[in-house]
Amino acid sequence: MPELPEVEVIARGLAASLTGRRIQRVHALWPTSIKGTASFFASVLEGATVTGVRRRAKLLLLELDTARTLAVHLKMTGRMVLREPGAAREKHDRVRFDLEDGGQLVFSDMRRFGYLAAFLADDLANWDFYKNLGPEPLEMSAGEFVDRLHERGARIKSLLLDQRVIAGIGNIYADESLFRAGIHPRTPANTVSKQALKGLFRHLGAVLRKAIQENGSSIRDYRDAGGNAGAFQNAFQVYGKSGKPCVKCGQTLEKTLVSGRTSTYCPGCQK
DNA sequence: AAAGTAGCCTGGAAGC
DNA sequence: TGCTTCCAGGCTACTT
Repeated sequence: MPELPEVEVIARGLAASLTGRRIQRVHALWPTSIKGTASFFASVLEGATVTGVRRRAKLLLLELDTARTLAVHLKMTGRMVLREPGAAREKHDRVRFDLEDGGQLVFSDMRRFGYLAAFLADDLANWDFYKNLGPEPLEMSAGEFVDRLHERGARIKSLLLDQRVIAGIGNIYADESLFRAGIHPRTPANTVSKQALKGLFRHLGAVLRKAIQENGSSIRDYRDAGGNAGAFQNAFQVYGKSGKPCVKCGQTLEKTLVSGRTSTYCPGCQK
């Protein structure tokens, strides 16, 4: 379940290993993993050279020469992996890129929630999903964060998960930052003091930065571009720990549903 | 404006 | 053992 830190780690890895390499041929092994037609996709990408790789929200963006972009959403189980020349096709491979130097870049996705989309020139900026993304939590100010939340009547966790409000946060980092800030996930945002919102912003940034430093979190499927697991899952304080004692007060952690997502929290520390 | 739900998917775990 | 059910969860679409 790659969220901001995991996608960031993957982007950095791919930037190092893929920049300067040229895509020779595209194989749409599972065409529905591609947005739009497979022929358009191939026509945009074949012959393109990777000039850089970056992240926006949970999107992986491979920047190509002559203003082309490959956007990848990994969703739950997607991976972008580099393989040696001649490597055999694996069960969940969905799209394969044969590189001019013989290597392979493969999009693998067991559950097929993820997708790839190719864009020409300004089309990326005009894509509704992209256009509507909120600011990056690691690039915005505390004041901006407070402004975007403090008048909203929705539950604080729903807003953290809403990519139009803030980009890149998923269930793990929402729960972990709310716990660290001592805020119950169901709290309406407009009932949280500005001071407490600032605290949440600080904890959110700290958790995200730490997770990037630890190579992300590996629950089930996440692997970085080199196939390595992350380590931040060892630092979880609430995510997946319902029934266990709170690290701060010892009370038993509970779970509840907030906007359809399982949310783990401490009834003692998060009022 | 906010919340609820179904749908998209597979496989591992838990329950019977 | 073998079956069924549940759960994970980002995002869209639709209804209340």
